[in-house]
Amino acid sequence: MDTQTLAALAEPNRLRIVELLRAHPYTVNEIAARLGLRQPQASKHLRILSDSGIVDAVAVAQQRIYHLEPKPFAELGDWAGSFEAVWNARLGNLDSYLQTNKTSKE
Amino acid sequence: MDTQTLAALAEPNRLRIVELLRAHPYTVNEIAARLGLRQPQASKHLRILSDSGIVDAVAVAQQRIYHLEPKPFAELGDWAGSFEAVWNARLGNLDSYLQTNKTSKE
DNA sequence: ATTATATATTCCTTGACAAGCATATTCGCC
DNA sequence: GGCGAATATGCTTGTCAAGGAATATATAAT
Repeated sequence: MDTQTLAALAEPNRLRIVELLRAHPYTVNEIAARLGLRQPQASKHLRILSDSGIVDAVAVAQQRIYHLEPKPFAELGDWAGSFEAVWNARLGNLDSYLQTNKTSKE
Repeated sequence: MDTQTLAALAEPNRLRIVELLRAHPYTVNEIAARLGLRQPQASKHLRILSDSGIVDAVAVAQQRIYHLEPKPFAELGDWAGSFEAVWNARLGNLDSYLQTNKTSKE
């Protein structure tokens, strides 16, 4: 997992943008209006989301219609899902860990 | 999705801690040593991971053995997975969006 | 009790980042 | 070509978070 994607999503207003775009694509002004942001901040947040591949834009006239990109979400889902294996592999693993390190100090 | 979890994971060293703990639980000093961190920063990062529920500790003597907690990863996975529905629902949705807003200005 | 070990907390400094505001850029339209 | 609408960028400022070093707390051992 890369921290860039996580950092992009970790900012509250950006996360709100993502949740908004889940409905369907929106222009910058619409996003700004709906979320109560000023246009420049909306653009800046979209820039960051765009840089991390979470979002992309289609230009129509002088408007830019932003939409979500599947890949980052798939990667995030895969990564989070990969931890399922951890819980399975570790039933009473703490005990074995304690056992192992009780004598040896490696 | 809450930004606290995302922010906790967005920090590089904390993400490294998470990846390390995937193998099995570790004490603070072990984490610090393996990742080349100083003990205080390790403790601080673990505090933040702990506050967001990503990690928890079992006290054994004066050691604290940290391990991953399933819930945040499950939530993250569910959230990321919930976007699958978006791609399905939106085949050529951009077109319909353009169509809709071509005349109406709401 | 004293000392040693493991971990947590505090204070300080510094760097990153978001908001606010002004301005630049891009493109359609007349 | 100039004008207006939509979007992007630059600059400044305030805030917050991370690293460093010292220190506090807890627990064990002697």
